[in-house]
Amino acid sequence: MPHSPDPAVLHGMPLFKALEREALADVVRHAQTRLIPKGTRIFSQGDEALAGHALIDGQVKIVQTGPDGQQVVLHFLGAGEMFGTLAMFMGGKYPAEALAVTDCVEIHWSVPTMMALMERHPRIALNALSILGRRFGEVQKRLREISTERVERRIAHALLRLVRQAGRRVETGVEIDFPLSRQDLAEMTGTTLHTVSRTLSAWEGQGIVASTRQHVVITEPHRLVAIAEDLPAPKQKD
Amino acid sequence: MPHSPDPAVLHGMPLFKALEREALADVVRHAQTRLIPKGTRIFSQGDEALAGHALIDGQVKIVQTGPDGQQVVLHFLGAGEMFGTLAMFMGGKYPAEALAVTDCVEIHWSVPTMMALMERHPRIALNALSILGRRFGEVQKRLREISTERVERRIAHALLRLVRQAGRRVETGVEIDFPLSRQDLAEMTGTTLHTVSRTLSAWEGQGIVASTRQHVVITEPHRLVAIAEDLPAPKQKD
DNA sequence: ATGCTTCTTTGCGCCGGCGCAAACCGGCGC
DNA sequence: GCGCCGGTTTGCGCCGGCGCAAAGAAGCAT
Repeated sequence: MPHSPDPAVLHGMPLFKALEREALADVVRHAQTRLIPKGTRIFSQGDEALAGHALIDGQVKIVQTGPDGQQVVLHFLGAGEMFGTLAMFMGGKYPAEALAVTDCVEIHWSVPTMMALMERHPRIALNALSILGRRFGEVQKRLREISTERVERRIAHALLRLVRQAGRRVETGVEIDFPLSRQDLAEMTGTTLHTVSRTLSAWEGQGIVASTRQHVVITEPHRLVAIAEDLPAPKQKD
Repeated sequence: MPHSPDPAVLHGMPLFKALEREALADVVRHAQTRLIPKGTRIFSQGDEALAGHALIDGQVKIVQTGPDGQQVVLHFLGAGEMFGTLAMFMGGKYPAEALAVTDCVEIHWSVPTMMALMERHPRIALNALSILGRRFGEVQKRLREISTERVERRIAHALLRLVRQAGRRVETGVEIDFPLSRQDLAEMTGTTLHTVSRTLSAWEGQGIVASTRQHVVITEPHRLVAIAEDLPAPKQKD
């Protein structure tokens, strides 16, 4: 059954950064914990937004679906990140759906609770603005990328972004630490799984990446960066 | 020289909605007004973010430039809207540049001032979240559009968006109420001015729009909606 | 008017990337 | 083991839209 989470966990989260002990206790008191098995849809696009969510453990992907069923992967997120929080400011409906790609632990607050918390502790609202602002900038950057860059570079960017978010060092390079299909990559970069597959195959032939089903390891990150940034000489060492 | 603006103007702005008289006075006391001639660059991408801005009158476009000079028009905004506000939450640098497309009147606050205001009046922070949330949703929607839809539909969407923001009824239809070049449209939709030109010409031939240089009138909005939404039958009447 | 600049239109050729379709591969249940 | 299913690869043909280039128009300045 749901119970209050450890305050220490919250304190590490950007949303609750720099809160006094007392405020933090207030936040904890109103939180609800939930275990979410892999594959669960945490919420659906268009649902009435019920709460702000914070991921304690696991990974979640945020997918938006268009009128004709075309999907776009908007975001992958990991432990410590918030999601669905902005929905309560956007007409009260989730603008996308959240899927647990691994087993997850999340805490959430009801909308009125969160609102009240923010009124009581302005710091939280400011933190939220800070987070949202950063995310906003990222989305804008992606918008520029997708409207001005070719597919290959977009895929490179997407992979690098994922590495930054969920990269884990392994002996052969950096691995993206959750199931990631060609289709997912296609939906993040506005292309098709065919093209993604072809591109990865090409890179694999050049020893830049190594991929199996749902799984990608970047063996030569610097060369991927070179592709993403369109550098002339893919240096061997830096 | 700069002076304090009329409180009534502020009260109509989403950021200061539902503020008590006293709080509003506080806000006004710290605001600075500025006149900006058409064509001025209000701030540049990468500049240290100095202030939150609010447009009292005129129109502004927000443009992001990529490493190789490729540009994207992120937003057009009109009287009553805020801009550059999120920059202070994004590492303190403007993520894009703001250009006055008409003569403008703006008010602004320094970053510390605005921060202090938000601490003192949480309502402002909540309003900011609300605005930012809405904008965020729009950008996400645009991201989906641009990655899944073909050029023609993207242009249609862009025009409709502009009509919503700056549409003015005229006898022949709805006019977009500021200078808008083919190049601008191209940069909003991730295509080239050539393609935009061709598309508009085609629509002009069908009597859907009428355009001159820097100026577009939509004569048959419903048919444009039909294109944007990919409806089968472009009904003549609804 | 006369030119100059800026924006726009249009033709033409090419190519990146999509769409379809078929084969392949690895894992899982039976 | 065997077959099935979901993910992946690859070939092939086509086409939307880009790029180049050149020629209009519409303002603006002199």
